[in-house]
Amino acid sequence: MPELPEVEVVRAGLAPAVTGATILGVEVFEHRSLRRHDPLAGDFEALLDGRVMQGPVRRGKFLWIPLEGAPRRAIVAHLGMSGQILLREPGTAEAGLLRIRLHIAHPVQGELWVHFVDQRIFGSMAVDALVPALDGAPGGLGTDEPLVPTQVSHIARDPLDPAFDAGGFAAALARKNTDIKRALLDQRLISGIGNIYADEALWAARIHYAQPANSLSRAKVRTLLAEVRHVLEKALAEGGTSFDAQYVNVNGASGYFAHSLNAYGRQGEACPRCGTPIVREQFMNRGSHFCPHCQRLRR
DNA sequence: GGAATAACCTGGATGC
DNA sequence: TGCATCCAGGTTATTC
Repeated sequence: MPELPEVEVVRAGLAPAVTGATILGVEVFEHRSLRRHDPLAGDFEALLDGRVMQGPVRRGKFLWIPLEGAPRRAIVAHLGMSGQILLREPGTAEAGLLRIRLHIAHPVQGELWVHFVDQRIFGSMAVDALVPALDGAPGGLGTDEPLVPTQVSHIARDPLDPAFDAGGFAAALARKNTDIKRALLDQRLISGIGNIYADEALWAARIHYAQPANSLSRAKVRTLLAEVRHVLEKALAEGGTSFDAQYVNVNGASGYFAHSLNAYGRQGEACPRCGTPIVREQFMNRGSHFCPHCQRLRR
């Protein structure tokens, strides 16, 4: 499932191919993939035709490509659970479930197809207006402009963003009367973390997923944040987590971080720290993996 | 206003 | 073999 490291791999892979490229044409094969596009802003294809793209930007799991010229707009993409953005030579047949195709021309790379492939249609693309970031800092990784798409403006900065407010995050947790994992998955508090990395960071910090967020000490919050950053950076260095064909980079290659997981997907296997079997429980309509010995619920 | 839950969505795995 | 059911989970709308 694409979380921050997987989306960052895609952003970095797209950058050299789309920055400065002109959009020659757009084909939409599945209109449900435009669920986040506001038709009142204009027709998706017409808004993109002939426009020149700038370098792609990422905040959390959201990716956007600013367009040159006025009014300031961007192509916004979210990969959902199964979305992929692939670079293809024109004429290449797409084996997956192709939803949207951009035909682009880059001054150096030449003509390319940018494919948005999405099996479950939880992901989407849209053209959205760029608005000032509330804190005045660059909108995300990949830009110096303090601008974000409208639909990303409510999303918190991710923990790898230099402008991430660690103090503000700790203060928000102290006010949260909810489970810590629910808080970690709340993209309005901290972005980029999904089910996999939430389980991994909680395991590393020795915190039970259902521990009330406002019961954590400041020191424990610092530890948790450090582990969140560590697991995200490690996953990024290994190219992201791939369990199957649902996550690949822009060239279609898988990442290797699945081999480094300590808790997620390892129910029944020995905890790498103490040997106690990892347990999987239902939480928020998804699986939570934890070590019942290392991660005890403290009331 | 904050927190919890349901709904969206489809291919693969499983059970009968 | 074929059909029905369950499962995965990010985001948002709805409900409490």
